[in-house]
Amino acid sequence: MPFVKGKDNYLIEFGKNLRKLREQRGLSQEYLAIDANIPTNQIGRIERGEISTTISTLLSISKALQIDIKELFNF
Amino acid sequence: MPFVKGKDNYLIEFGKNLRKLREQRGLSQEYLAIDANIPTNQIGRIERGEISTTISTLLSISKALQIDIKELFNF
DNA sequence: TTTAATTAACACATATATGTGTTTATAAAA
DNA sequence: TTTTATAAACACATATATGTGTTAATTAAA
Repeated sequence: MPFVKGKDNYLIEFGKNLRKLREQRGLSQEYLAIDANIPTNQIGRIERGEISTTISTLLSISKALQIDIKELFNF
Repeated sequence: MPFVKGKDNYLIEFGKNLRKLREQRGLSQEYLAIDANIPTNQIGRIERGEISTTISTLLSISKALQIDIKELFNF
């Protein structure tokens, strides 16, 4: 089953949740990206549901947000 | 920070947890793989912590195990 | 021990995520 | 309006995950 950009609803919802968590903390994509030590536009791609990111990236983001990685899937 | 095979403790622990969940259900890697519609050796690579798999793969696996994706991070 | 089932460990091509950079769009503030 | 901050939308090279296949090692069963 080929990956079709922008068609995976789960990734869309996941991205919305990440955005919500980030905005709740008043952080810009850039700030979070720096904190998580990943590129800024990577945060955008994830939040828009464009990519299916990896466990390692999720771990970096959750650490920067100071939450358990499970919270990223709590939606 | 480059990915170094077999060095990421989180991935090792994640893999152990997946293996535990799979074995608790009496499923072989092959059976789970077929159910999740992914290659058999992919399950092995994840369980050994060799790769940092993606959200999409995690979702397929959790559906096959009939658990919430959060459970995969419950360790 | 012998067989069967399961898992590990390879190789290799392909798809996708990552990383870096630039440009455009949007929105808020001055 | 003009500036500033933020996010989106590109392009492109590189790294890594995925998918397919084969063979070796391990484990369980007969």
